[in-house]
Amino acid sequence: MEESCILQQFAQIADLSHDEKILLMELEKDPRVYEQDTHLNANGRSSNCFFTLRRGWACAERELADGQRQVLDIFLPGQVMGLRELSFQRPITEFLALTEVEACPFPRERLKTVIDQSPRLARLFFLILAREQSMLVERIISIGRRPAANRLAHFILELKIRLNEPGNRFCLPLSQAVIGDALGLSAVHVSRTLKQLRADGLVVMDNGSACIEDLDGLIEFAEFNRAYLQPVDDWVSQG
Amino acid sequence: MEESCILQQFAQIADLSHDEKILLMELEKDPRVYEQDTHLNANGRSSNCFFTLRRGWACAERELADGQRQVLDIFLPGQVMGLRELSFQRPITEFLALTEVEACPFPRERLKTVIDQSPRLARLFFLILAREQSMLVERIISIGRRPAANRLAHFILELKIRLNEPGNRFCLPLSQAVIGDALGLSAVHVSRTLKQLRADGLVVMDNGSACIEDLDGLIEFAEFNRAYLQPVDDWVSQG
DNA sequence: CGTGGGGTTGATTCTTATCAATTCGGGTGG
DNA sequence: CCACCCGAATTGATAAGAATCAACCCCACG
Repeated sequence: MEESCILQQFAQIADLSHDEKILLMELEKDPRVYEQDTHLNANGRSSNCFFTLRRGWACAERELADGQRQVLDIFLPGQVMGLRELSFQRPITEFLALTEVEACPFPRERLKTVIDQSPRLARLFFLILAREQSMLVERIISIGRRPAANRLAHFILELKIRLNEPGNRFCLPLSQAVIGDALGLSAVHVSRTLKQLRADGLVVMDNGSACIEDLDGLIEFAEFNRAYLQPVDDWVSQG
Repeated sequence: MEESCILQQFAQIADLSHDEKILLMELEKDPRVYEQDTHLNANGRSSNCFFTLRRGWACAERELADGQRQVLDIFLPGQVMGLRELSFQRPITEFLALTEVEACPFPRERLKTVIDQSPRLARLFFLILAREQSMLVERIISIGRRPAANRLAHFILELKIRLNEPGNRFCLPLSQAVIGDALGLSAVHVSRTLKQLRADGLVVMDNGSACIEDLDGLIEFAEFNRAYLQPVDDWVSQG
């Protein structure tokens, strides 16, 4: 049962009962593989679906009429994609596979079932949505008020913390174009800004991975406060 | 019972049973008045609280170390403020009264009760959180990828739709400084950009109210799609 | 009558975008 | 094995958009 990816993720937040695990595993029983650079919700059929992400990186994005693009979320394995879309008939954003991806689409009725059958899981999903909101808020602050270098530093730190792996070096399979579209910058300016961060001895990024040279310096430079990523409280405690 | 402000708001989305109304009214039984330009969560005591907003306008904001500010949400009467903060011990953003405000603080345990006692209200709150997320997403797109004039047009349209009042003219008690801090612009540039929108015959703004001169033109100019504000679906239908 | 906050306008500077050319590295086919 | 190609990254030159600084107006308010 423990090979389930979202179960692992959820278990980090709350201890789950057997019944709760069963409910959650229902969300992850239709795994499919999507190759890099394809849209998960391209065909109309799955427009009414959420996805659980088992392997690989994905993002939510929106294309504007003039061809520009804004990347809204970066999804890591164990996350549920599309929760915010539950209220719309047709999706407002598209999901793009940033690497090869394994994901499980599930209909939104299933989430209804989960919420109705377990108040505690309802609260857990509420928490997840709130955490996603907090990430969006930090992005607004970054894009709205921070210069490119600080913005980039903040973005890299967020991913570093979310990945939750030891060590300075971590895998970061994002092209500079994707990073730019996430941060409201041009790809060219991302390149220049990374050069600057490198020169300042803060981070080095090269072909698909990042190495943080000075964590404390980077945190201070980015004005990064990890509190928004770590919901630790009694909201989903047992009982 | 119907004098309750959030009840009116929620009833627009779903038909509520008697018991559900009782549960919701629990959230609104401690009205307080906050004068303009004061923070609702200034004192540590209410840092663990949500608020229901009964009268006036408020916003959520974040101050940066260098004195800059980012405004994150604009709250209108009938909204619940602070939902996304439920997972943090101390608030990540502050609530500011933009006009004189009447609001009801309530402890987050009360929301837990609501969710645990009514799966349907749980889904309703989930919907509200998802809608808030959608607004944040549109802001990210605006700030990240749209030039100032289009950004401003989008912002004004969003408020126009959210206010849900007939007519072209509506009350908009926001200083240009607040608008700028919401859109990642300087107050000076907001002034210039409003002048441009006026010259183009799209919107006129003067002391506290806005008048939309060309709604269709504005919608096209802003690339505005109101779908994200109107969750119409079976998610919270009866039963 | 002063006073102060919000708004307007002009001049200048700074940040970032855009355009264009070049390099680098990985994959493909001959 | 090498020539080729392509996408991504880098670098330089220029332009556009918005910030900043400063002066001024307007009006509500004491």
